[in-house]
Amino acid sequence: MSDEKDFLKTYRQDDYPRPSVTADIVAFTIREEENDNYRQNSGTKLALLLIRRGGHPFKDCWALPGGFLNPDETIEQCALREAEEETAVKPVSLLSVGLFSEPDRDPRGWIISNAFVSVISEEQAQQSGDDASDAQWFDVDFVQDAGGDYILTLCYRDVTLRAVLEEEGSGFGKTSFRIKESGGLAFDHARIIATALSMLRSGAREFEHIFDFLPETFTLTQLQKVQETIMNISVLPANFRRKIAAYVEETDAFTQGAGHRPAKLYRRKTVKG
Amino acid sequence: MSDEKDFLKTYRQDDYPRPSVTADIVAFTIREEENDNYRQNSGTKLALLLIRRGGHPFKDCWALPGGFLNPDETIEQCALREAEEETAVKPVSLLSVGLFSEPDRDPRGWIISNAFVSVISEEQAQQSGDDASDAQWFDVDFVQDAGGDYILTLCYRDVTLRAVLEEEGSGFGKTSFRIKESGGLAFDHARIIATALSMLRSGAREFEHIFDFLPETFTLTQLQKVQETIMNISVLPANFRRKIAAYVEETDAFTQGAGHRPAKLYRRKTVKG
DNA sequence: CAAATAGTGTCTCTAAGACAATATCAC
DNA sequence: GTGATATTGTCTTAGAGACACTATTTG
Repeated sequence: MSDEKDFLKTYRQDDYPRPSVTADIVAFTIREEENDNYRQNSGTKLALLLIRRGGHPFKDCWALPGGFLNPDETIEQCALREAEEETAVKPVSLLSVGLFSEPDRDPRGWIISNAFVSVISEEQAQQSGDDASDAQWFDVDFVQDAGGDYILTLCYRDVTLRAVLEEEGSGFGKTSFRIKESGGLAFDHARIIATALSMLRSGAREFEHIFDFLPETFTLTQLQKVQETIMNISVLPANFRRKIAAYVEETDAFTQGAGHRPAKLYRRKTVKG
Repeated sequence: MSDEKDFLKTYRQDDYPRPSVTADIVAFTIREEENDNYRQNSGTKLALLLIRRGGHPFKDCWALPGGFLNPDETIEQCALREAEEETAVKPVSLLSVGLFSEPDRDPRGWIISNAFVSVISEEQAQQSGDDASDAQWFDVDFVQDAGGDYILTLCYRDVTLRAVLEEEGSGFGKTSFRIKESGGLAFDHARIIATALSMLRSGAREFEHIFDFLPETFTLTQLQKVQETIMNISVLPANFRRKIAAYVEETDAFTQGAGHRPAKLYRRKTVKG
């Protein structure tokens, strides 16, 4: 086997051109809307974390958090590290969206990026994105217009980013998009966000990831609103409860202090039957 | 904007360590088994293309085809190029499995790889993997044993590779695995193949990718066998026909010369209702 | 006719969607 | 009681699975 040792000693990795590799984080959370009637439950919105770029390129544009892959970590560990750095919280889940590798996607040079969907629970999300910071949660709206194009609208205070995308292909529950207008988002991030949303939605249909948006215990109405918010649909409570029953188990606790009938708290059932 | 130009001029990509990036191809096809009764239809088997490594590392081991990403192409283009080089045919479909990035996955150094599932139709597959070549189609068997481990068995002539894997997690229709025994496969390719199989199976349930294994026109029995072979299940013809009806359309042609009733040939319906 | 596959009809059971009805809290 | 949400019951319909039956070819 000294053959192999010899080979490895003389092998020069620098013979091949190499790109820089980054992990970008598409961090989602669910937020409650403001509400003047304290007895009425609030609506919920899907929100996405963006960071205002302080330096070139795309200075002052909004971009996904992310960072470079180190030689001693996997891309998943890199994503986790970056997610924790940027949001100051440990994401509940981290799921790969795919590798984005257009040679000219980054004006700094050959930089390819693997994107990850990260789900942050509402309680944790409040710790990040304060007013002073350049990291902010944007309300998300993603719909198909009459012409078949997809419109991604991201909104924070008086800032509105509106990107237009075209479906490019789909498979394995993932839809790919081509950017028609990036709407002020940096790099190809509009495309990454759209793809991430398509995967989040397709997973939510079978109750994947929806638990990650909520704390340990939750009411079934909360859980239903998470699914409805992500998928932009509405379902009847009776039917949702039947379908979700196999995935949750009761606790002894109830909600308190709402101006109406208390709801039983549930917990995710670990083994699904 | 000369600000930005200045920045880009002084930006040095070499400040960050960079990995080599490759695309690996998990190329599947469907093959007919030999059969002595010419009137009886043959069974079908799922097969996977492997290449015997001529050089170090993992000399003489079997590995997935693949190659390095060039600076002027996307990872998808790289995968397509490599797939065409290795199989001598244009794959019908090419779907990303994910990025495999364990720092020590390749003894040559820091080399990460994005894997792709590539589906080759039977007619095209016959052009590659001849006896003289180091590229060969292996019969695939992938089952869960009593202990919950997954056994991947790859078989070509007298060569049998048997890998043992453990489920590591799942999401977005993709299951991840950890290698317990690599069974003679090079690098972490056992893990890549297992993940690719899990995605292929989960997609085949809703008739994704099953058309890619067949020529332009096909009988419904052929199509059914493709799904059964991929998913390792069996379904009743009547039920399969009902479900697939929305995805196919009739042609005027029939099969000929079989020792039994001819079957109508169908074609994939482009727009699904 | 026999062997073999192609293709259809229909019964049952389950699950999804719609909708109505009842329960329970804060005020 | 009123307003609001929580929770359950059940009717209807669509689809999956099982099974029996008919049709068509070659030898």
